[in-house]
Amino acid sequence: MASNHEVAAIFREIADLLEVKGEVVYKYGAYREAARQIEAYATPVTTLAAERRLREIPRVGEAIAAKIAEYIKTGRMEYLDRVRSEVPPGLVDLLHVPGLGAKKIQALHRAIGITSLADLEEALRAGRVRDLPGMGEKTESNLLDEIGRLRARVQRHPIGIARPEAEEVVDALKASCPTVHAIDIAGSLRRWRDTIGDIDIIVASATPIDVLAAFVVLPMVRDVLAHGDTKASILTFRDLQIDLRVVAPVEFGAAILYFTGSKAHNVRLRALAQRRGWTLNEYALTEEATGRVIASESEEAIYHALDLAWIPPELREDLGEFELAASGDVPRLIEASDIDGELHCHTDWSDGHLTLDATVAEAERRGLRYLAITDHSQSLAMVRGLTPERARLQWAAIDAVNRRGGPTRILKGVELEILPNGSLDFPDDVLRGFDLVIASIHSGFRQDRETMTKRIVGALRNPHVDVIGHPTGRRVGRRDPYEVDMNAVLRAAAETGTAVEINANPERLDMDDAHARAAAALGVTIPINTDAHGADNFDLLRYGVATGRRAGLRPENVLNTRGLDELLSWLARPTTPA
DNA sequence: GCCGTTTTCGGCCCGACTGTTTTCAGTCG
Ligand SMILES: Nc1nc2c(ncn2[C@H]2C[C@H](O)[C@@H](COP(=O)(O)OP(=O)(O)OP(=O)(O)O)O2)c(=O)[nH]1
Ligand SMILES: [Mg+2]
Ligand SMILES: [Mg+2]
Ligand SMILES: [Zn+2]
Repeated sequence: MASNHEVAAIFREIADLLEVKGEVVYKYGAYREAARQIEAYATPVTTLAAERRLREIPRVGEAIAAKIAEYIKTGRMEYLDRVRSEVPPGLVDLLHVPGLGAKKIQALHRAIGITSLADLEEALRAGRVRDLPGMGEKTESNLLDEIGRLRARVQRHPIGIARPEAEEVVDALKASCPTVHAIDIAGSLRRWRDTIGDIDIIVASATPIDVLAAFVVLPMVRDVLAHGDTKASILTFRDLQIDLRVVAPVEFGAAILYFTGSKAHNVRLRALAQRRGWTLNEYALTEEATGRVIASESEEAIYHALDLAWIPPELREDLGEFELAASGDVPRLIEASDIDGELHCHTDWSDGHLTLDATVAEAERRGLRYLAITDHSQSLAMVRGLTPERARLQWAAIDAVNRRGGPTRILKGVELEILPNGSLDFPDDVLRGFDLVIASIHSGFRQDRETMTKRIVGALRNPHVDVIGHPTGRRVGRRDPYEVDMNAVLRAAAETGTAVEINANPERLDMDDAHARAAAALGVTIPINTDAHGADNFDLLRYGVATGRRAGLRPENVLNTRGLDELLSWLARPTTPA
């Protein structure tokens, strides 16, 4: 069945082919933008097609809607086949070489018959590229360097890798350059996307040249890719690209707005300015006729001048935020300080690093009002999952802790295996003894979509199951989600009142932003869980909160924003067996 | 190819860096 993801991939391929073919940017840009909107659209294209509603997806017009309908009906898209046949298959790969765009690729193809990366490398080594107009020896050596780097380079980095590195760079630059007036992380990191193409940092300074000079000699710099008067790009030893942009302090608002993006968000914002006879760039919002600066020092002033509410960075993807900001309906998004307790963690009773007491101490130190201890269950034998007998021993230990009357109430929880055959790892009479049951999948990932969906839906229909843990099993940048119909899972969860977590570990972030948004729209309650296995892991909360913000979640959508009493009454809620 | 608070046709965001160029095209942010 044609998924939105699959259809989006086709239009991205068409966009690449058209770009290489020499089509105008507005045409291949239209396919690329349509692909992005289709991928993000909550309703499946199959549903939309059946109801002739495809064109309600932004950037999907008559032509693209017809192509989607054709693909759903026949499993083929004639236009894709045609453009594929018009472009040598290896040519599109050249788009991934930094420094190569449509014009140069066409020149290489027409003039010296290049049709692949291998062709290009050979021509570069033979010095046959320098003869082309607009290219010289420097172009050749740069391209050879880039091709070399291409092999080793990871395409996108998990946020859990990029965020700490970015924070180190910010500190290092502040320390090494006293004229840094303001500094912030921008780009996809400020928007908290789950993967990061590069690190973008914005600085305000009266002496940009000095800041850039200090930047390109920081200890983490392996290569300097570009170095001008207002910006520079470097490659770190850990293979991350960092772009630094420096502006005057008075321009900081316009600059961080620009550098935070997304590109699509910027383009829409600038088009809005344009329509009023203004122009927006990274320096200011300006009246075109007079050159009068309307706003530049803060993001808020620029949004307000355009009759928009300030938009949180996490929402700046041109996926509906402009409509909210224009009507004053930007939600009050969940914040880390709204979180009252933790509902998913492990101790050394299974695969956690801390004892129960040390885990409790950490929770108390962090001011949590409650903490659910959710060690693994017996079938996860590798990590000494709890048998019913050991669970009862742990309950006694927890009772003892609670009798001390500390500030953090400890709940008896479990992360319960959903076994490959769909049954649960404990019988109901054992489950009854827990305060909180998270049901998760850690085995049998390769089942087909229908089996997997039934397996999860079956688990959440058990009245003792309170939460579904990391429901898609994905590992950011490492493992795709298993096959599962999340729409069906979320509908069932909404029906039974079962919660579905956002696992905050940056290697998981599962649910992701899009699933969490769909869950909230259905009224599903969402805990944001660190799944801590050690003391530091409680810090991972910020990644989960950011994912919730990207999903547009308000505090009331999130289970662990509730106070202890409210949480306890939720746990005691009447549940309806299926 | 998409779209409409001037338009159903004519625009579609705006600027920095590099290399090759003698005035700027191409690429990228
Ligand atoms: N106005 C405008 N701004 C752009 C354009 N391309 C990029 N930007 C801005 C918005 C981006 O968020 C910001 C940083 O660019 P990046 O290429 O690093 O993109 P971003 O960080 O959003 O995503 P990434 O994870 O790095 O792929 O620069 C553009 O074509 N026009
Ligand atoms: Mg970036
Ligand atoms: Mg960048
Ligand atoms: Zn788990």
